[in-house]
Amino acid sequence: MKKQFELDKAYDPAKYEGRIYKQWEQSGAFQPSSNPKAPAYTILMPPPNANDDLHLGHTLSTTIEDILIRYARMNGKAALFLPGSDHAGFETQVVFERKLNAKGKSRFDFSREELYRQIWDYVQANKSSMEDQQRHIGASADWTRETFTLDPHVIRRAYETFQKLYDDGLLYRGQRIVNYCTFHGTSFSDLEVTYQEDAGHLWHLRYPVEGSEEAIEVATTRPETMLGDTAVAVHPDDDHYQHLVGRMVRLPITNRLIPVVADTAVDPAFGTGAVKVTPAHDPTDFEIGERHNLPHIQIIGTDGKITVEAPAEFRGQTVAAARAAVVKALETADALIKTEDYTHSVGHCYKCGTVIEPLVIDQWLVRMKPLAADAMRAIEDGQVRIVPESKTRVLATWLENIRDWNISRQIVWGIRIPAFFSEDGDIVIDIHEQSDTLIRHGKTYRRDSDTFDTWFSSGQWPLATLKFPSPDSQRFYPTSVMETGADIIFFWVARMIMLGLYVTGEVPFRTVYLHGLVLDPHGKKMSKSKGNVIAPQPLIEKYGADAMRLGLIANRTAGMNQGFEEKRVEGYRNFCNKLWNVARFTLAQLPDDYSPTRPEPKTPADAWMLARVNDTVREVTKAIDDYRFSEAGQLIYSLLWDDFADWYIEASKVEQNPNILYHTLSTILTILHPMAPFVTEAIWEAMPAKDGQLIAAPWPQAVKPSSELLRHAAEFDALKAVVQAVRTITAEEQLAKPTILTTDTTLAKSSELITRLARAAELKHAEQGSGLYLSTTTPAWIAATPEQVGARKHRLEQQRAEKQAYLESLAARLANEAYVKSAPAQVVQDTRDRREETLMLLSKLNEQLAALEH
RNA sequence: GGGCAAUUAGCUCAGCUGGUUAGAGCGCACGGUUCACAUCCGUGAGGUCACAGGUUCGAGUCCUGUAUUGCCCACCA
Repeated sequence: MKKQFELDKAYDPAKYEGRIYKQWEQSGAFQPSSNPKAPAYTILMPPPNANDDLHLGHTLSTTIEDILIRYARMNGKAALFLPGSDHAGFETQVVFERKLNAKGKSRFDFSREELYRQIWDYVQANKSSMEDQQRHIGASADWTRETFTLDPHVIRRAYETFQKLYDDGLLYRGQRIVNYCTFHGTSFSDLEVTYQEDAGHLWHLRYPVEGSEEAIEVATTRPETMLGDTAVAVHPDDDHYQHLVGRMVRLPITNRLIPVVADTAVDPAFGTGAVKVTPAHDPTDFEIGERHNLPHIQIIGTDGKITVEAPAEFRGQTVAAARAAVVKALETADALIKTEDYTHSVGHCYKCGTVIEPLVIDQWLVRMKPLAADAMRAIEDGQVRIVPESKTRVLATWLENIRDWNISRQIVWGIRIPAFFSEDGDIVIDIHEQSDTLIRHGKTYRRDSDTFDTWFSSGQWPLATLKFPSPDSQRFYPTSVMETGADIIFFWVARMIMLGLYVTGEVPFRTVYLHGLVLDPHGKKMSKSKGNVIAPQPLIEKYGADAMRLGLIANRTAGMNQGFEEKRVEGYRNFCNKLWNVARFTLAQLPDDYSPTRPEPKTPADAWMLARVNDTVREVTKAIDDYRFSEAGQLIYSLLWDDFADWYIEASKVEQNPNILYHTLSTILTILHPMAPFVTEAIWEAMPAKDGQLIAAPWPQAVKPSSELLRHAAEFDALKAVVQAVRTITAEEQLAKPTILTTDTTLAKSSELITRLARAAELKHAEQGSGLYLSTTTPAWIAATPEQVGARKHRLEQQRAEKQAYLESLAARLANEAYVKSAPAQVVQDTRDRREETLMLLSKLNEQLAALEH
């Protein structure tokens, strides 16, 4: 009885993917092997923000991670792919507030607890849909270890590191100027501010020098800040102002007296060479203020309005209104010299675009220099390898110029900072206290209302997910590969390295693989505001997860941004279907009670197929080891389609060898599995004599092929070329004059197979051949007209003559060396390994030449 | 202002340490009702590898310079 194959005519992904994923998960295949001898291989999923659907970037990221994990698993590693999701502090609060606004509410309508609870519920709902999407892609992640960035152990990790930084003196409470968004009501790190060129004005102001007829002219783009000026600064070497340093000027409008100070931060060549100094509202001025002990007068509040520190007439006004009012007042006071148009770069909130207000607030800051120094050493020592390598330098440069890190955020959604303040300014860190107040030594302390910058906790992701210190961290830390977007190298990768080293003394991962952005089809960055975001889910439904995975990694290299092409996904859908049909054919050929045995090549085609499979296994293995996924995919594509389907299966229609068919299909399924897990597993199930799941099958090993096999295989290469050549001959006159020019005897031996192949292709005149020429210098046969053959021969002879002339000239210099005399002849005779031979000879000649010259 | 990357076929891109005639997918042209597959089969056209020098027996690949594009960082009173 013929075995029944229930494979449909075309592969329908929807019919298999859900069931197969469930089957993998339930079988425990996603959990790392408990075999203590299996070396650990770990990838932590960069936790996607739990506030939105996944986009193509996530799909790419998860695909690459999953390829590496499946590959490692098949290579016998204890492979752990640990998934998670990110509460994404500020980002999520912004998304949520937008939803509130849509309902006509705002965050101020709720208490802190209520707001937190609502965001929590929203995130939980989103989180589970996001996990489903990761499953649809085929992520072979260990969901039993899934981590959310607000899990208790993640919070504990952040707290313990906070405490350690505090104890080590690396954390300080700083009156520091920070980037403040008055719309979102929080401060930002430098990385979260985007600068853009804005058209503005430059106002020239006159500050009269006290007790003199002189006045100093200063220029500013922000005249309203003059209300908070506490000095005028000039360069110490600037001759124009030497005599004024140390004197006082009278600030217009407020009539306060402020000093003239000398500071190198001033560029004497810019404008008048004198600047007004507002320490409370400008980063540079703040630093000048520190150096000269200038007071801070905060005239702009966190609400973006003028404070009580300013004269009464301006209080409560917005910055924009105050600017106009101050300019008017200056004019009245005859302190405005002139106004000119001026375009300059202004910091904006990366989220809402509001102009960033530099404000002095109490924040927690981390001293980064010592942490960065250790990280730099680790990178220099090669403890962390970055793919692509070029990003290593980018990272090192950033670390060199690192600035202290403001980790306080004035938002609700996040991890509360475990610091407590008393009325009189005492600080207590207590990472165990749950409540908002604390009593110590009879004093009452109130908890810091701020939360951590989300990167402070996610910067400890490797420690948090593996619950350092724990058996898991013992086994899986340092992790193997950190795969993430090139755009968050500073935000995340750098901080993980620094914090990982700081807490454990070891780098958190051995390799960083950075992928580029997935751009839209026109090469533009995808963004919600532009409305050019492509959702992965509909594409997965249309083409299948495997096609999606293959289509995304194809044509892509590490660190490079690249456009998304749906056509490519479609192409890989076709590829999956091709595989499916190759499997249908193969399985239909196998005898009823087939059980595979060692594949023995009987024909040149068999030998060739075995050699091709073996070569491809070796090349694919190397490509994945080198993180060249696109190339690995292309190699398998070509093996399946160009070699197996187009040649071997065609030849099989004449004469077949079930073992070779089976072996080839089985190997292709195995090496393709990391990239296209579903279709390969689905076919694997239909294969006779396969017990376990493909996900747990071992990775094939390439062997060194015997010379016997290679010679045998080369015959088929020649045959292929003949058939191909014959196919091209369609013109009647070419068929009328049949000749085969050949210098290769293998062809004659194999004429029988040529005839059979040709017949399979219904090329009845093939046995006569026609206008063919076999080059002895290359394995390629070419069909050509006599003119083309002639031209070709001429070219080859020229090339040979050139090479020979060179070698003869070399040899002539070594005329008395016997070996060298015979060398040129050898070179031209050997046509197969010309390159190796030539190189070898050249190096020998060079050695001898060097020896003679001494 | 500083740094990084890119420039290869009509389009999107590969091309690892320099080495036979520079590749793929898509698109295009021509021809196919081959019983695994029209999500298919066969054939073909199309490239002075941005430009100019240099190193080498040999350069898409290494070096120098130029041009164009993109990204990142810093500063701007």
